[in-house]
Amino acid sequence: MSGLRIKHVKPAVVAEQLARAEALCSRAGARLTPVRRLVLELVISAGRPVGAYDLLDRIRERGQKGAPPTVYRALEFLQQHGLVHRISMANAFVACSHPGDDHHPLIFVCTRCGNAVELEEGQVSASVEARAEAVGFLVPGRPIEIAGTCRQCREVRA
Amino acid sequence: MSGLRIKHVKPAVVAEQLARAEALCSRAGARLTPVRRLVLELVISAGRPVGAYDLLDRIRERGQKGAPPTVYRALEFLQQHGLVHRISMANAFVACSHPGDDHHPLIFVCTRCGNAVELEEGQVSASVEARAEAVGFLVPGRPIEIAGTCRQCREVRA
DNA sequence: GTCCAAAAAGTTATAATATAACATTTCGTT
DNA sequence: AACGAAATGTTATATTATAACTTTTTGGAC
Repeated sequence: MSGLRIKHVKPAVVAEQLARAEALCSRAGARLTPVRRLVLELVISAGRPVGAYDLLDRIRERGQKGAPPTVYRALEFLQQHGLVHRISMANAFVACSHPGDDHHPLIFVCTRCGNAVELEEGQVSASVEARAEAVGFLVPGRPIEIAGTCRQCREVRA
Repeated sequence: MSGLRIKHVKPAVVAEQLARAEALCSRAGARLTPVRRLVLELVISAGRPVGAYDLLDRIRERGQKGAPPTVYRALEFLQQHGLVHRISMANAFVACSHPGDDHHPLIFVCTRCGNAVELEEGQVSASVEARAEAVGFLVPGRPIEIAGTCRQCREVRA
């Protein structure tokens, strides 16, 4: 899970997303503390799903202390506040692209390069919920992960 | 991940599913060797998602030798032949309920009890594929995992 | 301001999941 | 029987995640 190509996310974009996160947390009465903010910044900057231990490395590169619980706790907080999604298929975490919206995200994950694209979604969730009901399940608005291959990876192989 | 309530799957049902698996493998020219068959039997018997190390324990309970690779290799084979699904959300494996059908399964996973229900599906997959195409993704017919709560767990809490 | 309780973060250790790498055995074919 | 390929055995280790406990920080009561 090392050696990720970092998609260079522009500092201005990162700053904007962080500001948005600050606002959301503030409104929710949640504390976006320095560690949490740092982890969020790193996830946003990555521009793609990153593993917890990659984040830990980056924290240390910045001269900050850190241990696994540091990262996992921050990630848990960020997930609870809808700022980060966990992609269980990849044991990785990615910044939510529509934080604050009460949404039903669909996350396409490329099984070759690991990149992910998040889509705000209604149609799929609606039919999923209908099917769920039929078997007695109640589904919260959690992100749905879809494995696939992105165009770029398909073209490279072709 | 220990202390699972084993859903008592009837021996006759297990035998039937194993026979079906034999037939499928035979037709595909794949070898359902003793280890693979044993692992499949254990997964089927569990009647619910089980972890690799749980399977390993059960193998040993039967007096067979085994190490993690034994189980993971068998599971990989079984997945490739559509006999078992991996539920990444739970780091667990479950027997496919419609093996052989070229299908697009939807797997509802209860986040409280860990049970799962698999649904043969067309509607959802179709809309997922449409959305995928829009962002350049090509999705194979892989199972889609949906987190939720089953009726029983909801009633217990209520 | 100071004291307190609660929340967060630090710290150490370890659990749980998964794979790498290489040796050995088994299987089907010749 | 002899060979090569596939499968399995074996040992070690990588990777991901959490438990348990201590210390620090924070926000509010007084």
